[in-house]
Amino acid sequence: MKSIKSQSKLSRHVLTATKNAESLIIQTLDKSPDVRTLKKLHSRIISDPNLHSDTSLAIKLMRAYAARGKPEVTRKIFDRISQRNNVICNVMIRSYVNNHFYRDAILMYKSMLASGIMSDHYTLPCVLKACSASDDLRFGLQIHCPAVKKGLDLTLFTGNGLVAMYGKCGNLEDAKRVLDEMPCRDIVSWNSMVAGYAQNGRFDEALEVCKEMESLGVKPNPGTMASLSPAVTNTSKENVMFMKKIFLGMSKEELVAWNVMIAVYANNSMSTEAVDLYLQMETNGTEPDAITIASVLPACGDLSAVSLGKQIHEYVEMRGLKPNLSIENALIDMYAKCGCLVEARKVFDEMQIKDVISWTSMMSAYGRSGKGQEAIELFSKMQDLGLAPDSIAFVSILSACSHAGLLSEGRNYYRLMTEEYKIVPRLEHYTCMVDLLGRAGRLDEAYTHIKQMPMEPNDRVWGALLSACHVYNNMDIGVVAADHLFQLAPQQSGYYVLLSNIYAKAGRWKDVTLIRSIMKGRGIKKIPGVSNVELQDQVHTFLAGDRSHPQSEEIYEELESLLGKMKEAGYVPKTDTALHDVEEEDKENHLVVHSEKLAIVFAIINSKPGILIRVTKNLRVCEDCHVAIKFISKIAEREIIVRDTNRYHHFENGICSCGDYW
DNA sequence: TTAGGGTTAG
Repeated sequence: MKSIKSQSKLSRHVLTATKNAESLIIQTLDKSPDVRTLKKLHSRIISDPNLHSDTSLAIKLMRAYAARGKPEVTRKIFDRISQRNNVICNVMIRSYVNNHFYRDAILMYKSMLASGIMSDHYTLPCVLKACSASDDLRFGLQIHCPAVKKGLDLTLFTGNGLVAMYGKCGNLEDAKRVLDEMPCRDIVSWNSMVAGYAQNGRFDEALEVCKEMESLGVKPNPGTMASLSPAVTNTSKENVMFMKKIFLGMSKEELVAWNVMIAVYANNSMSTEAVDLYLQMETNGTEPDAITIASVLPACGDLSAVSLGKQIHEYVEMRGLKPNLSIENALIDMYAKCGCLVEARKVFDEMQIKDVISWTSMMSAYGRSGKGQEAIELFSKMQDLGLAPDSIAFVSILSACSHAGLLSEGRNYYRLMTEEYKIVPRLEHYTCMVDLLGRAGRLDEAYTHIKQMPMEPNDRVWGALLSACHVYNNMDIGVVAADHLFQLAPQQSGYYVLLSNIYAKAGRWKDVTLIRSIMKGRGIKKIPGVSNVELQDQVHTFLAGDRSHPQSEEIYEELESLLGKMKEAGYVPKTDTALHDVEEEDKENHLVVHSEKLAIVFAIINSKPGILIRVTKNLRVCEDCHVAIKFISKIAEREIIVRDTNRYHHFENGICSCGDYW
């Protein structure tokens, strides 16, 4: 009797000890521990038979491993559980889905049914997610039937899953039918429908759904904005404004709302707005995350906002957001667009994992700076590593060759692409080839290349030909190219200016006047040249002939004195590129005040000797400015980087990185 | 009888 009593006392004691250990483990597991901690807990559980047989503990452990990206460990735990039920299977399926192992999720579901375990209202939403994520409409349809039989299609979560699955797979009518028949819906139901239309590029219908839900008193949330966003790239101003309206009506605590709105701006060439909103977000105290960063960096690059770009880079390091492919690729691109090749290369070299996009970004960084050889080296290294170049990688290497005048190399890459990699050339590749041949002076060949295109050439293709005609003073082909351009892009003033310059060089002033009257008749204005220069985090803007700057007088005085020194050193203004039909001296005056010259002189006055000057221009640098800046770089002893609409010129000690080839 | 759930942004 006595011994039985003490035995039960002992077992009670063991029981409470186990209970305590269990609750401690559960507490830790609920805090999403890292893999090391998880392994410790795991072995502790295995070593204790009482804990080991506890399925609810096993489930928590399974989820924790899956949350740390280890579904294979989750699976091992699952396999060791002998008494399986639907909950355990559901957790396993979910672990796969959360880690993008959709096929495994579906297989798991099948084997669950095969072993006689019933699916329930927890199983189906999850399997439906696996179907929609892997675009598996066939299996999705197979799930719909049993769902109907059990009446689950009318429940909230399964209904939402069905709407999302049909929407993602492009069966929008079925998605709408399910949504309409659902007896109770929530914001996720509506958002799923919105996402379906948006993912299939049907913005108007997505908007209709937004209006319908609003009329039923359901207010859009950040998820609605996120759902809409696939349809809001390169879209109309109205659509962007619609997004802005939703955004303004939303709580500013929501990170997703900020992220989507920034991305919408960035994806619609509204870089200034994207950057402004990012700064507002900072002021608002909302912490940016990896997605914010990946959206705002391209906008920084677009605006050549290096100092903001650098600040964001520092933030990335501080928050430990690296390694992250999207962010690192975006950093390379941002630095490249700002002309900071060294910084771009540093990010590139420090990457632990690089994909084709990383290599392509770095190659085009070199390409735009005229460093064709460096781009070629990277291309070979990428191939050596077994990474197959894709269509865009070829665009990048072809344009690098063209910017560096590497004609035969470019031809070889074109052959490699079409013959070995069997990549069908797209418009972009044709543009590159026409550009490559044209810059090398092979105008007839370039023209023949266009005539052989299997698709209709666009304005960029003809534009490449026209600018080559401009460089090589070829009026015959130039007129043909211009004819097409006036049809394809009648509002683009640049093409009229190019043709008119071709005429001007040939002294055909009557034709110049004719072009000008055509432009006038069509209401086309020449885009004024604008240059930006960054000084102490502030961007200063100059127009051609600008006298509005507070330091204007000083700038013009300095320019005058610089011009004297330049002429002494042998500078002769290249007046033949000026569009105007005026006397020589007047033409010279026109050229002197091109915006990039003003911006550079301003930077010289206001920065310490030796500081690098970075200018961004909205048009191509003209020949005269190019010569002049070479002289300035030597006389003022400054490195000057000028970014124009399609490349970089890095001037140093009287030489430009483009080797006068652009 | 307690475990487990849906949409979405680069």
